Amino acid sequence: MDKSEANGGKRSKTRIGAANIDRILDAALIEFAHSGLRGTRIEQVAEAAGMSKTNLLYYFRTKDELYAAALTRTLDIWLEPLRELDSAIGPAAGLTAYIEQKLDYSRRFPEASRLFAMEIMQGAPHLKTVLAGELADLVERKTATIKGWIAAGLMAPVEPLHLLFTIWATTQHYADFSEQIRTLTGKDLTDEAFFAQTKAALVGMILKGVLPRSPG
Amino acid sequence: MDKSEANGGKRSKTRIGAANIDRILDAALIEFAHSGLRGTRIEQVAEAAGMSKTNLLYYFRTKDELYAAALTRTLDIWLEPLRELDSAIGPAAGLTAYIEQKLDYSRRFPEASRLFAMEIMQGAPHLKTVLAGELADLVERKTATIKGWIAAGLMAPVEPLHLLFTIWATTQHYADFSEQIRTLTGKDLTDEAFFAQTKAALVGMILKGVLPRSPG
Amino acid sequence: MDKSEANGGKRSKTRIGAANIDRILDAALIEFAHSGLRGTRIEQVAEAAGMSKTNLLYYFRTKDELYAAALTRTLDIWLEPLRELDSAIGPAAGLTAYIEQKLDYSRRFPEASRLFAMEIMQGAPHLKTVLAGELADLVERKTATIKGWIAAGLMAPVEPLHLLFTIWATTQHYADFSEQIRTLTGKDLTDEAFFAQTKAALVGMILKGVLPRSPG
Amino acid sequence: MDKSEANGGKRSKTRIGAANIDRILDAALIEFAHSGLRGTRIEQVAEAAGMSKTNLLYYFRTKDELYAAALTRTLDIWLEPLRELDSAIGPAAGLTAYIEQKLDYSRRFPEASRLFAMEIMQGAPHLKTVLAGELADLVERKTATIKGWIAAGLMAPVEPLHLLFTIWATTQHYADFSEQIRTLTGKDLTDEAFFAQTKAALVGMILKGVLPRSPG
DNA sequence: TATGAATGAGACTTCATTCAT
DNA sequence: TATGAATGAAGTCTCATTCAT
Repeated sequence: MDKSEANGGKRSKTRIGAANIDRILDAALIEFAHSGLRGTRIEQVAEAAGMSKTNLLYYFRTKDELYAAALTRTLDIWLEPLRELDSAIGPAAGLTAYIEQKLDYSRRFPEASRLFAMEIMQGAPHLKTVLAGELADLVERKTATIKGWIAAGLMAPVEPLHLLFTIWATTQHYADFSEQIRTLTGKDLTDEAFFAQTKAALVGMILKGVLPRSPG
Repeated sequence: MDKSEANGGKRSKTRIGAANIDRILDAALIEFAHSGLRGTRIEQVAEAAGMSKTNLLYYFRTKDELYAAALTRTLDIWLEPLRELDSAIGPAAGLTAYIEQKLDYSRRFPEASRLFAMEIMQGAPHLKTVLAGELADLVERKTATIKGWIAAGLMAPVEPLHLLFTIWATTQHYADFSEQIRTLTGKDLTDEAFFAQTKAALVGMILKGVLPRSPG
Repeated sequence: MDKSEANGGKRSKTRIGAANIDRILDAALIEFAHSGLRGTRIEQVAEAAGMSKTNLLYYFRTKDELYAAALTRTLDIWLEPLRELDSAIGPAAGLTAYIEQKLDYSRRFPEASRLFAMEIMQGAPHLKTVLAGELADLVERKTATIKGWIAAGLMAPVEPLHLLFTIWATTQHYADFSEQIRTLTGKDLTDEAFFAQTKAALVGMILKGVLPRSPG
Repeated sequence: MDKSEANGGKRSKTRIGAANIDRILDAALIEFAHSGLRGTRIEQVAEAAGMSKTNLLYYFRTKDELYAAALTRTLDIWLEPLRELDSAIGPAAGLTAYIEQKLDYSRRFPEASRLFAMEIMQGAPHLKTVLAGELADLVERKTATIKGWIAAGLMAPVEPLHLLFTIWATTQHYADFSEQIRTLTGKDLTDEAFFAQTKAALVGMILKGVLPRSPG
């Protein structure tokens, strides 16, 4: 997932153009994630990208176009881990790896996580079709994987979708609600020890639950 | 958590004033949750509350004041379930009740959940002090409860904060990401059966995990 | 010049009404003098008068009506000293008395002076007819007096109007520009010594000039 | 005192920008002087400057910024004559020249005089620091000059500050109260004869007074 | 006489976007 | 590619005034 890929057909014939587009999208992600579509001013993005507003508009003709481009990148980041969920290695290793990777993404791309979250919370106006298409397809394949594991007796008969939702919710929470988490723990995922502790805690809870194993 | 209480010193000397303030705050919650602070127009709230923009501004002098009032209400809703987490009944019943009640709140007040989430994701500019004060205090008391259960051998030695985060994340997810959930399942928490199923799934996963109990 | 007289036919049948009207006009004078017609809010006057905006509007139906009333009072104050300029006592005593009384009015009614000044500076939209009528008549009579003195060889042949303008300008200056004067001298007319000093200085300059008498 | 200088760091990188700023400030001076800060609409200034309101706001982001810029120019105009008061030529010629130049400024920049007056009368909120700094310094130097003349027996022992106030008051009066003056005389300083007559009258009164020279 | 509620006409300001160079 | 200039539509907020009690 190299971020300099997704230049969706933009004006980038020259090297400098491509570089500018990357700088813009980096800035846009941060600003949109922080203030939302309406709350972000184009000038603010331009400033963060180190260029004039007018020049930014040379690359992205409208605010919506810019937002859409930033969002597309975000979605790529969001989908990546799920794609790698592999049926071959079984639920214990497979889910552990998935949780760990999702959490790693929350650490590395917290703004992407937040931008995605805000978009969904506002009714996903720009993402509806992708959710119903690409995401739904992918999810269907992965739930089949999980169902296979259940059928093989490798895990408890949980509803696969709820499992996915739980993994998404918990791992993303550490990016999306980092402010709250920082207030209560004094740490966030950028802290190595806290990251490791969180990883262990989530894997433990989701795989084994919080109640004692031995009866009582 | 009766919503008609929080008239924090507003112009509500008469009955009609208090009623208007309630209508305004109801509308404000919905609109702000949907479009954010910047994205919501005052007129939009006024219309939803069935009054003129100017009349709304008679009660709340600025948009920020209105937003702050709506947010305060939201926070009350958010904190309520946690306050009821009771040490006496033990982890199995206690956590089950807490999860169920949080989920019930997600069903009944999805907009409040979303508004709270958006505020936190933007860095909690209006809520920071409350988070560090009231919330931190409450959380400290409740983590003590959980630690007590662990010390008594009633539950596995999980880090209490991560447990709370997990419960918050999962239950709120069904409100905050309802659009995505609706796209993938065709349902949301307003569907009785789906609500029951979700409740069971979350309680099951968090209490017992997803791996089979008997080493299988 | 008792200020409780000029209630120009206002609703003041009761004692309390008359008292309110006085309080309002006192406040209006101060506020209008400080911020001008447009710059003054009705509520500001009401507050200064210790009543609600709506109640003030019971006495003066519009802002303009209130302004006109305050201005009329002001004009009375302004004209008073000139009326007393007396031909019988000759220029030395007469002009001295006039200057002293004008300066005394600047000390006692600085807001009235300022309100009058602002109104004139903006083109006297509310005062034009009075200026051209009442004031012009009065001025004509007084310039005749001065001309008489000149004809009698009692004073130098100065243009009477310029003399009046000079007296008005200098005496009013100490009220209107009191801020500047306070900055440069640390004092204003409320300081007894400064008042006396100013009086002597003005009388001296206007009557005798600043150059040495004996052919220097 | 060339008015096209004071572009205090504004957006004026191009020639067109500088020209626009000048046109705006010219218009602003007139409008503010006539209607005050609150009473003047931005659109009104824009119209007078021959551009759209939004374009004006491109150069001056707020009304206050525009007002401050106009006021600064005004102050420059106001201070100019005083700077030229010269000790070398003695009181008769020096004061005559000063009075004449002040009066000339009243004729050429009546709006600047009025704007300055209104600002002072409202308590000089935007000018306080400049008055206490630049103006106070300048005044101190000039009063020293006058004191020197008095010590040399070249003029009567008047308090220099009162002399300055008298000159300011009288000369500015013909600009600030021109409406009243026009009502009473039918003329103003734009009338050549009236200007000359006024000049002579003021110089005469201030230098020699109104009482007869011979045996007083 | 007094006040809370309601309104409409403004006025300021922001901001995405277009134009011209 | 880049930027200064210009604009129009929108949105917030103010304030005199009216209504109802």
